[in-house]
Amino acid sequence: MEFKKELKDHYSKGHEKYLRHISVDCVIFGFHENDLKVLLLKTKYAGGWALPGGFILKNEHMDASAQRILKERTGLDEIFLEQFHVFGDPDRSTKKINQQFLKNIGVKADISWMFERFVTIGYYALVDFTKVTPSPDNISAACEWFSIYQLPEMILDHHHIFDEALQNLRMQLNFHPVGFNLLGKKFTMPELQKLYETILGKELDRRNFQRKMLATGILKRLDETKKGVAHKAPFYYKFDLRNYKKALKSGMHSFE
Amino acid sequence: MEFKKELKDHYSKGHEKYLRHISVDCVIFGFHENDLKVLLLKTKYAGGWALPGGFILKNEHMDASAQRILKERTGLDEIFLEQFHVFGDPDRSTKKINQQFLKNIGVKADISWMFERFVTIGYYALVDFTKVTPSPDNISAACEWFSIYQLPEMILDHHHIFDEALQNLRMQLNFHPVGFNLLGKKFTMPELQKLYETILGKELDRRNFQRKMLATGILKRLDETKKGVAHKAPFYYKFDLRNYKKALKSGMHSFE
DNA sequence: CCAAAAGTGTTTAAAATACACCCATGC
DNA sequence: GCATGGGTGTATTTTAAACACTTTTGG
Repeated sequence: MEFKKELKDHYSKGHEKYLRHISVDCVIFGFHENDLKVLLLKTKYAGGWALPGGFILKNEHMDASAQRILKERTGLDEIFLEQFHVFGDPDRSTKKINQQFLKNIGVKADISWMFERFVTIGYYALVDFTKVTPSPDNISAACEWFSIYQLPEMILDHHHIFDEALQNLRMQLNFHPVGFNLLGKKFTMPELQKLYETILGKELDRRNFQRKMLATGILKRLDETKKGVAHKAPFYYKFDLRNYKKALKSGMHSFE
Repeated sequence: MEFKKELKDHYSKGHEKYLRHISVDCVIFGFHENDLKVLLLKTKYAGGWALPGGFILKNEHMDASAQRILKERTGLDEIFLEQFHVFGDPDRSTKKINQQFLKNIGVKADISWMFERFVTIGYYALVDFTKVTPSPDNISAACEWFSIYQLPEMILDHHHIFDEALQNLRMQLNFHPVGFNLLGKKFTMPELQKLYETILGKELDRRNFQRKMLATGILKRLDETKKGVAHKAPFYYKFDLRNYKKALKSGMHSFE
C-alpha cells in the first residue's frame, strides 16, 4: 500500500528533509455568506479537527513553507500571510497523537522525529473564499470550513492558536485594511462592512463606516451596481493597490 | 583548558541538550541618561557585535529560555519580555561565523549542530538600567550598552532583528504603557517623557503628555519631589500596577 | 531677581459618534 | 405604494493638539 509506505518514510526519515522540532500551523480565514470562516482538517483515525500545518524544508524560507502548506490545502498562490506568534510550551507534545494515529492506521514506529517536541510557528492567512478548493492531505479525512463562532473540538492547543490569530487579525485590522484580502476583486460597501463586523465581532455604523473607508483613499468606486438585488442597488468598489501602498506609509485609522 | 573542553562539548554534544535549528535572540532595552540603549555582546575572535542569544533546553518553555538568557547577561529575574518575530531565512546561517570562531580559538570540529541552519525567535526585553550588571558569556569578550542611535557593526542579521524589535516596541507603546519597565520604582514626569520621546524618536508636548499620562490612571503621584535639582523640583510618580491591569482591559491610548 | 524648568490651565482644531433625510428597487 | 436597504449630509460629542500663564528653585 503506497500510502502506508509514504507515511512510514515520513515518520522514519522526515527529519532528513525537514527542520526538527519546528512546525508551521496556519489559521486560514475566509469570508462567506456574511460569516468569517476557518479551514480545518479532520485527522484520520485520531479524533478532532486540526489547523493545516506542516514543516520547514531544510533549505526553504519559513514564509515559503507556510505558502506551500496553504497552496496544498487551498490551491491558491501568493496568499496574504502574517506570522503572528510562536507557541513554545514543552507540553504541547504531538507524541501521543502521533502514536495513536500510527497504531490506528497500522504502521509501526518506536522512535521518530515526529514524537519529539515541536515549537510551532503560527501564521494566519486571508483568502478569497470563492477561489478556494479545500483538499485534505493524505493523513486527513476531511478539509472543511467552519464558522469562527461554531468551531468543533480541536486537537492540542489548536483552539488557542486560533484565538491568538483572531486577536492579531483584529489588531491588524485597525492599522492595515487587511479585510480586502478576504473579498474578491469587486465588492459592495455593505459586504465590506459585514466583513469588518464579523471580524471585530460587533456592529458598526453604516454611514460612518462608509465615510471612514472612503477617507482612506484606497477604494475606487466602479460605475457598476450590484444587479438582481432587492432594494436599492449598491455600487461595486475595487481595492486600489497603488493608493493602498501609499496609505500604509502614512498609517491607517482604526474602527470604532 | 577547561574552557576549550566546554566549547568542544557544546559543539559536539549540544544537540543532546538543546532543540536543534532553533535559537533565541534578545534585544535588551535600557534607558540611561536620556538615551535608549541596547545590550550587546562582542564575540571573541570573530569580529562584530551580537545580540545576546541562546538555545532552548529540550524540556524548557521557550519563554523560560529567553528569561534564562537574560538572567545570565543582566543578572535580573522576571524581566518584561515580549516575543515579537521569528526570523526564518535559510540564508541566515551561522555556519561560517562558527567555523571561523573555532578556527581562531583553536578547537577542531568538522560537523556540529551549530553549523546547521537556525531559525531564531526574537524577543525584546525592557529592563531597569540601574539594576543591570552586564556580564559576557564565555564566548564573548565584552558586554556593553550602546545607544540605539549609535550602534556598532553587528553580525548576521542582528541589526535587522534590532530594527524589528524597535518597531514593535514603538507599536506596543501606543497600546500598553510598557515604558514603565524601563524605569525604576519612582520617576519624575520629565523623565518618563524623555523615555517616550527617545523610544518614539520624536518630541512630545510637555503639557499634553502629562495630561494624557495622568488620564490613564496608572500613575500615582508621591508627596516626594526630586531633591538637589536646579529650578522647580518635579514630583516623583510611581506606577500603579493594580490600575494598570484594569486599564489594560479597556485599552490604552496612543501618543501623538 | 532672573533664568530655566515644572505645574496648571484654556483655546482651537480634528476626529469620532450619533442621527436624519432622500433615493432606488422588488414585492 | 410601501417596506427595506443604500447613498449622502449634518449636528454633537469627544479627543487631540496648540498655546499661555503662574510657581518654584539655584545661582
